[in-house]
Amino acid sequence: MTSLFQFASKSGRTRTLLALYVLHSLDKNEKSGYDILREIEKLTNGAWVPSKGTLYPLLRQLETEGLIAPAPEKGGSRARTGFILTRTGRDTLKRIRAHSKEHHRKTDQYRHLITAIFGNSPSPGMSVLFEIRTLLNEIPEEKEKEASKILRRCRDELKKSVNQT
Amino acid sequence: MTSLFQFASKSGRTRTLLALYVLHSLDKNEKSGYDILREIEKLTNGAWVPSKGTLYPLLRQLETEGLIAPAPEKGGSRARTGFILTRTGRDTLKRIRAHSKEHHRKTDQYRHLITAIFGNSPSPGMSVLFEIRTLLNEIPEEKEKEASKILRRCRDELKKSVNQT
DNA sequence: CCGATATAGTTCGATTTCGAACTATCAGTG
DNA sequence: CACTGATAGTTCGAAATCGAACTATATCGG
Repeated sequence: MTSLFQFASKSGRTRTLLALYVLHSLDKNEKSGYDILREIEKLTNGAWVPSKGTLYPLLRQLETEGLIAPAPEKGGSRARTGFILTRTGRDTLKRIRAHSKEHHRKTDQYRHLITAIFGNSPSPGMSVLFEIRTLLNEIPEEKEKEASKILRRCRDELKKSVNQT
Repeated sequence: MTSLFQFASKSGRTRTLLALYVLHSLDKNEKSGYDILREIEKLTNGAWVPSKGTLYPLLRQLETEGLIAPAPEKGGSRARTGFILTRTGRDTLKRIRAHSKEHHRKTDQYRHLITAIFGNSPSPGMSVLFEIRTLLNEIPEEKEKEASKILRRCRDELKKSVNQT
């Protein structure tokens, strides 16, 4: 009755996560279906690779809806069709993005569910992270900036630690 | 090709989030379909209320698979069927839970995607925190100790910052 | 130019999910 | 006892997704 996996834009049909990502991705530059698959794979570290049997028909449908269009071919005949976002597509994307707060909330609730089922991550760092989260929730507003700074430094240190072999 | 919304248990069919939640929930106590709907609604603050047209057929299927069973009726004829988890159901749940780390990782990647599309969470600190969380889930095991140390230091700095008026 | 591998897209059956409309039962109130 | 609203479950058509098998084209090394 209230879907976790659909994304609404008040007074417009709901879109799936994949459709939404396609619009978002084509908003940046011209891309083929294959490009989009690889992009999602990379972005999610392989956690999600949508099925081609979902993506390609979706692209055709978005095209007939006028949200995306085949990019003007440059160079010889290719086995590849690049797409770009149309003005209508851009508008649709904007309307959905207007609800970002709501969708972030949904994502948090999704995580909530997963945590309820699987419990907190077993790794030792996670429990500390949980403490930090609690601290952050109770922080007075005037301290938020400083806290952000501390956290960013921590993030950078972690990154460095991961990258050094 | 790699689904975001299916949950695997090595050498067993994959289950959907809803199926998984049903097993998890019935593991705690006897419950009707309706109870489960209300429970999820409450847990997610209304962000997800699965469709009855999904839940009830699912319950029937889990029953024929022998993972859940109707609870022994106590009292007169009711318009309600309570279910309990069978031993087989408990085993299945355990096998899926064994992969908790992997599923936590998936959840992080999902958030990643949402963040890519919608931009960062409103609170500045929180978004950094989630970056850190993701980093932590991707960290190789031999680095975990070092990461823990970095995080503990970060926590202490935050505490100090909060306490000084 | 041949073969291998990466890129690019199609087709299809099976499964999930949604949402809406519909039926039925139960508890409380006048 | 009839009315009402909450509880509980059924049915069904439309859409989304998966995964696997299949075709075709580029590109590159030998």
